[in-house]
Amino acid sequence: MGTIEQEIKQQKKFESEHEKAMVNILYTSSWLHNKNAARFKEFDITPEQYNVLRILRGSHPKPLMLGEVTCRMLDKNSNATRLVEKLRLKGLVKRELCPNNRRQVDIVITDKGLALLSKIDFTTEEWNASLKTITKAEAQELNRILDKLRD
Amino acid sequence: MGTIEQEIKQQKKFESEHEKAMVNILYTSSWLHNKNAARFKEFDITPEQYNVLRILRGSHPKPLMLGEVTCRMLDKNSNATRLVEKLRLKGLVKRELCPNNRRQVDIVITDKGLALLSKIDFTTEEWNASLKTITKAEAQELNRILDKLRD
DNA sequence: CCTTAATTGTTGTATATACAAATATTGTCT
DNA sequence: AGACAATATTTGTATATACAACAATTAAGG
Repeated sequence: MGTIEQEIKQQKKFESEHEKAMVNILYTSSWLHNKNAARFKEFDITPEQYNVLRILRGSHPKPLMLGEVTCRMLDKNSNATRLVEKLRLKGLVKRELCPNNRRQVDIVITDKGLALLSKIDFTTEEWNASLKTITKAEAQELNRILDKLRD
Repeated sequence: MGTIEQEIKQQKKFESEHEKAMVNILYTSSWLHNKNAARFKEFDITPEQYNVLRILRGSHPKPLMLGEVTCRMLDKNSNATRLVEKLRLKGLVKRELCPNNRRQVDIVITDKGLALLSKIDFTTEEWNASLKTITKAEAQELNRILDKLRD
């Protein structure tokens, strides 16, 4: 582990701090995603499926329609229909056709889904500890700069 | 655009700045990736293919074997064999079996590949301008914190 | 030499992303 | 009511990721 230049064995200097920051965000995101995938593997779900479950727990017991799940997802272009279907096959969510609007499909997390999230919650402490290489102040600064970047 | 909470319509507060930072990195990375994809679309390549071309230009005219391409890629788990094959079909790279080691495949960027990168370089100014919502000092701070996070 | 281990790359399968087209339903306007 | 637009979701296709199994070649040790 080290600077981003070392990680990707870059010979030349980056042209600017801004370009370096872009590469650094993409690289760090991939690194985080891989760590998350390893974390969820024993529970037989992917980071993306975990994200959907978290969204549904956030609104539980109120159901969310597919479109509402989509716009809360980290990756907006992803396809909620197919992710939800995978979760449904595992019994972690329910799909219900909405009676007042038959275009709409309501999605609810099941008890089994809630129980799985509870189990995962127990591993969160260890996970958080692994992010403690940066201080709380640095995390705040990181959040401020990332929000500003997307402005 | 706004804070990460607004973006993903999160009702509850994050449990910690660290957890929020993790979500923020993943979300911002997806945002950047989408912007990049749009930028490269007119040139008919994906961000991942662009990354491989950049790596090969970095070592040009010296060829790189597949393993060297892989370890320089932003996403290490990706599959360089198939990415390189797509680029080869477009005539942007060449594959050559290495005579002294027949396990090894040398990859070189072609003149056509170099020409494409040159064309894309012309759009880089506009691209960099779009990242200027943060200052150079903020970009440096961002790089420092991300490097520290992965330590 | 011959066997075994290490290196390098390819292929198969499941998952997810990106985008566009298709389908069904509801709302609106005249 | 009928035409047309808007909404909500599904489906198809191409791309990329994740991981494991496989094959070919080279290196190493007895």
